[in-house]
Amino acid sequence: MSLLPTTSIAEIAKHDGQTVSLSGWIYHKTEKGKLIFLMLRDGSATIQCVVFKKNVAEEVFARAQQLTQESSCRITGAVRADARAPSGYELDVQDVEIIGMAHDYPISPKEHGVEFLMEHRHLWVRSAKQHALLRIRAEVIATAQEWLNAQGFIRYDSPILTMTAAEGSSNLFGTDYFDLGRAYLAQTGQLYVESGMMSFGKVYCFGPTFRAEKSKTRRHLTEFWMIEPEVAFADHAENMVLQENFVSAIVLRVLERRGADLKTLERDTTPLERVLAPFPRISYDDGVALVNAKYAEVEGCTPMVWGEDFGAPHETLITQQFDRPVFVERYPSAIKAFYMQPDPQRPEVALCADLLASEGYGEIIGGSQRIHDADLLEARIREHGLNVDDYRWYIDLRRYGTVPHSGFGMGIERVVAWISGTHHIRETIPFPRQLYRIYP
RNA sequence: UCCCCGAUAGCUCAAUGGUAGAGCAUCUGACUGUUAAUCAGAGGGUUCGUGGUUCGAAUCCACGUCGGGGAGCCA
Repeated sequence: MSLLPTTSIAEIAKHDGQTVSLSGWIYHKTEKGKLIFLMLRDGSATIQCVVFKKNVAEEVFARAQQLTQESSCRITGAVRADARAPSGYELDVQDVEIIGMAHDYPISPKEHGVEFLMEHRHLWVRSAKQHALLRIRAEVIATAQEWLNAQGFIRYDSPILTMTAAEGSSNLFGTDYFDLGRAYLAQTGQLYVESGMMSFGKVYCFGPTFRAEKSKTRRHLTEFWMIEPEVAFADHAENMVLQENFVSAIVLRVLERRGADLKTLERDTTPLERVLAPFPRISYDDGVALVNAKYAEVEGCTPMVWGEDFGAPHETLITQQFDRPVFVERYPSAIKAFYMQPDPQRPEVALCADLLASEGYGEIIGGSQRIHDADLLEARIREHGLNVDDYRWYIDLRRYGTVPHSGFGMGIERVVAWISGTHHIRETIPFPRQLYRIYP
């Protein structure tokens, strides 16, 4: 006999009055003498199942008694609306079939510490909040791709094993690659996406990226997922318009479809409802001036001189001035990647922008117009102390029908953390990879 | 890499240099409306490791291990 359920618990209302079979896991059990309450979870939702001793066979009641937290089972009963049930519906149980018993499930409904939960991440994902969070992640990823596809973008995947450091400065994870020497895990797919842009016009890559930096904060992972669109003929200003439309579409979709999950997470959605394009823009220069005028208002914030990058407290101060995400544009070229197009009016700054999320979640997008002149690009590669031969193919893109173009990279986990109101980025991915954690 | 903090029962934590404790979880019993049920009872300890100070160390000191928070760097 099939173990497949008659219906998912999420659709239980459609079966009011009918007898159904549900398959899932016991989320919680309360025994009250001749009455047992089983909370059954099937991944779509949970439902209270009520077992009355006088209504079922003796062995059925005995099996219900035997069930423990997270044991898997198939429960058959009649669906009925009941105000006393947490979801409004409950199952009047007729039969219980045990599929797999769970003994001493480690995660109880009580509180646990971070270390313990991370050590049991493979089980923690069954908990209500983690479940809601990962559903939101899936919605963000699906929407991001659907939106870009609808705009005429082609998904164009970049390699994960690469020969060189794309942006030079960061530390990379390395591995031996047969007789060809060292290979490195990609820290961005951008350079490769630029080749696709010249082929398809509008492309994006989406996949994991790797940074071996010893960052140890709530905003960092060593392995994170990034979506990187790239558009031919688009300039810096048009790039920002694309970004704000993209981000507001994602937020809107999560509000529309994952309201229940946001509620589970106790997320205040009013700041999210304000995330509508256009987003404010502030220049790097004005950002520095703002910091120097108001640094005393933020704890740990210090004055800065032109040419330095913003620290976490500086970003917080800037985002506090606005009610939605804010672009900080035209940073000094010296602190940005080699491939960014200089501002023709002010060559010391780059045509780039970081998008800072509100409520202190920090940078969620980094983007720029790219250098489209082969000679300038080659000069920049040399200035950064990089090996020109490694970038021959990348420079080639500018030798054969070059066009101005722009693109950006959006960090999925930071976006999910921001939208869901999650303090630490480690909960926004099933298995976070961190400086001091690779298990499980 | 730097600064700060922590490690005691399965979990979350208490114990002011003087007999190792509680709540939850587990097990046993009672209960026909529980929502983290309640009530009664039971079992459960290399106090992270090594060394030191002391009549006596979970407690003080040194080193180590593991972890947490933050900085820098970034998405």
